[in-house]
Amino acid sequence: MAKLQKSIDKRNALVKATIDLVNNNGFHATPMSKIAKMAQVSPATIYLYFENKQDLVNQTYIEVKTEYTNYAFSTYDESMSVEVGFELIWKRIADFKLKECEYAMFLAQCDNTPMIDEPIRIEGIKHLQPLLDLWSRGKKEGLIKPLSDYILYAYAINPLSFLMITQKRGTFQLSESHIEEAYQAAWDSIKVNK
Amino acid sequence: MAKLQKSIDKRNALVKATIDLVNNNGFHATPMSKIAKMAQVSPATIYLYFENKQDLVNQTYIEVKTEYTNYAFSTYDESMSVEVGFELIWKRIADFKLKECEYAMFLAQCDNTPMIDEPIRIEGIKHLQPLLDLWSRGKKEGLIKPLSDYILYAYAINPLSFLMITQKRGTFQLSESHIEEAYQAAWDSIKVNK
DNA sequence: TAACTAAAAATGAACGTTCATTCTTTTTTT
DNA sequence: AAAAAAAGAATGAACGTTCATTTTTAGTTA
Repeated sequence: MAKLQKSIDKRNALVKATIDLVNNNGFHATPMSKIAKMAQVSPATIYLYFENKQDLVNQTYIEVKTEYTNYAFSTYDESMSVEVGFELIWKRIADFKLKECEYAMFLAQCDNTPMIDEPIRIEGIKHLQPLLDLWSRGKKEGLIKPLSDYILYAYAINPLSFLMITQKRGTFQLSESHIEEAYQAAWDSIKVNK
Repeated sequence: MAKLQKSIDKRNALVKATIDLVNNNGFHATPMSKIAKMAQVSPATIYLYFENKQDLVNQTYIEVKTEYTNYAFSTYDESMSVEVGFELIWKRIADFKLKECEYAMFLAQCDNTPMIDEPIRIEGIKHLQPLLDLWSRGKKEGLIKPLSDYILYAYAINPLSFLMITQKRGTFQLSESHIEEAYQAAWDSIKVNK
């Protein structure tokens, strides 16, 4: 009697191939056959790890989103001041989006198309809670404008996605000093003007 | 001898159907047959107006992008002050993204995936020139931070895309006062702090 | 340790379907 | 009546998925 022990490496290779191909060709031009080939696996093998193509991209999305938020919050704890905490989280996110831009691009594509099942996308949003809590604290302390979380996110975090994409497309080279400028713009947009 | 006079209505119906279906199902789940059905046209007829599917989405993209920028700049002229001009353009863009959100969603999807041919996407960017000129003027006058256009765009304009999408998904209801707050955040992020 | 075995894992080929596109014919226009 | 526009049916290729089979794995026996 053998044990259930499908290779985690193979699963990872499939997820990685999915990200790579979807990034470069889009979901519509990423057939299962190509994913299998890139992962060095038979097409049939994919179905041992995933129910179908939709399940494959759903799981890939959740996995990447989790990696993203884990990275964002791994050096933060709630005892930090609002300013310090925000700068720390913001810079971790910037770091992730620029260094792991394959992951970030994949998320951007998922978040701007109907390729992910809606319940899965909504689940992915929950991971941001620590940031929302930080903002709530900042508003109470009169440091952060009393705006909806969506607006705060739109100005403080989302611009990084745009910059990452232009960077990836080669249109624009982001340097360290640009990161500092971007951070300043982010903070200026949400901080209370004294 | 007949005149070449393909119906502009039919072409428009095809473009509209493309936007609608791509918005709701994604490019990967938008077959020509469905586009034809929604436009009340035979699949073969599409090929009288467009070379192929790629050409159809390319042309749709350019058309929507043109409509977008025309709307954005239609009330602006270069004799305006930087502050007034920026507020005017910004609010026109906000208007467009929220009122014509079918168009705006389609653009967001195109700009975040490889579904549009790269040369076509690049052509679409040129339409923003008046805004870049305004910023250049603002920088010279010391009103706008001396940042790269990409960073300015990321903070001043792009957040509207994020807000439009959350609004469209029903996650968040944007009111008039939110628009005013968002405008303030946009301006705060790019204006020089005195 | 070496041979055996049964279940799990993996495969390549095959299936039925769907797709983009084209072909042939009909309808409309002038 | 002639040419353009439009149509429906047809085509071949490509797709997601499944099937029948082989290979690998790991526990058991000798």
